[in-house]
Amino acid sequence: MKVYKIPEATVMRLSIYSRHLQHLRVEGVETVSSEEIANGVGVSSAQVRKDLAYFGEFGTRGVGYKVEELLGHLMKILGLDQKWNVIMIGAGKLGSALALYEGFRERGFVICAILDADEKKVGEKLTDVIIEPLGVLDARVKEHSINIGIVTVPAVAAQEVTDRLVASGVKAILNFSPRVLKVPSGIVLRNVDLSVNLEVLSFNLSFNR
Amino acid sequence: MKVYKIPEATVMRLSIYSRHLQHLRVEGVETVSSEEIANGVGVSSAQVRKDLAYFGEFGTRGVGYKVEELLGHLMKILGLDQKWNVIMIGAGKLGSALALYEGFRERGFVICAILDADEKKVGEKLTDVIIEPLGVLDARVKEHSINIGIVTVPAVAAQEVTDRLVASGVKAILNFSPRVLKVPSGIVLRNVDLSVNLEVLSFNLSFNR
DNA sequence: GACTGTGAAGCCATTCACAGCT
DNA sequence: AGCTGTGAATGGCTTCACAGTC
Repeated sequence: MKVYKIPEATVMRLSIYSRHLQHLRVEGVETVSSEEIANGVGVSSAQVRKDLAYFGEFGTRGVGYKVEELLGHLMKILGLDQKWNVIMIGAGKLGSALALYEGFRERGFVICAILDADEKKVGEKLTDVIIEPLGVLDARVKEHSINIGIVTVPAVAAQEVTDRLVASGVKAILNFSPRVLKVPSGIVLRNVDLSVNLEVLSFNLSFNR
Repeated sequence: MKVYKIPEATVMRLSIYSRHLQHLRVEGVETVSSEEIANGVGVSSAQVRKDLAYFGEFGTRGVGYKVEELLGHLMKILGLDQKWNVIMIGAGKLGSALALYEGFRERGFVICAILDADEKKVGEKLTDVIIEPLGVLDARVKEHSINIGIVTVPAVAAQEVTDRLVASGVKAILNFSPRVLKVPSGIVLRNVDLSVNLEVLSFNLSFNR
């Protein structure tokens, strides 16, 4: 199977499969079928096999997949066989929380610089990182070879901050601000819009009932 | 156009359109075309018109849409013409931050109870809400007519907490824990997986370069 | 017998393109 | 002339179903 374009939905599921496999490994499971993975994460077994097929043949017919081995492949595919240095811009409520959140580090993402435009915040400490002013952006990106930026500034500042991240050489941006951002092609951008998610819920509760 | 099943992607975009319209309103814009909305939020104009068409005819041919009016329709559709009381389970790093985050309240979601299993956290205050033990779940849900729950507990506790939310009568759940949850049909569930989003970035940075 | 890997079919969302209004 | 609303065409993801392998 030769494919050059991988559906984004597939990538997201691979991430979920990989975490489920970690869970299975902790429980001492050594071999798993696509059906079992599927049940564990709430998709169809055909979906699991199709997703994996984009990247190779990892299983054994009649048997299934070796948990340890498949997990290794997935971590490699997702780029999690290395650590990623991350810079965060915006140390407000959301930014501070995300900086303190252990989930990122557990998967190899190390927040090694946190910047904020607010002078009152500069100097404060989150985990072991001191909040610094925006001026040091270029320096920190170079110093830590940072590829990934997380934007948690208010909507009005989001585009400007993004432009500065791109200018400093950051290649991928995770945007938590409720604003649609423009980035040059070649820069990877993802938006996590917390309100949108709640609103999908309220829509479903309101509509058709 | 008679449709009973609305694509989830459409609902998410409606939420984004509505925020863009709020933005336009603040800027004093009175009329807007599908093309202008499209440029503002990064989709095609056909997409905008198709999304709106699921719910009615809101524009004027040759002219466009009245910002104020369309915004009103969208807020109604999304269920944002009312306030929603929300209960949050888990007052760890992420939970506390989300509770403090103003973005939810701005869109009408009021976190009016925060519970945590950890006795050490009980009694602490986040905004004006005091963290309480899990035992008061049923009481709070009834008391505030809560329909929506936010789960920010560690993965191991997520399913149990979800079951309790469902049992207490909550109809929609926003899950921030990195675990796939099972809920009875009829319960609306959405997952916001923060790590998955970062991993889509690392995948894109690693794969094919 | 069990389970993977995969072409084909089915389904759903997006884009096209134009008729219909203003 | 300009822009919406929408059936038809397209494209892409998911499911089906089964050949291939252990």
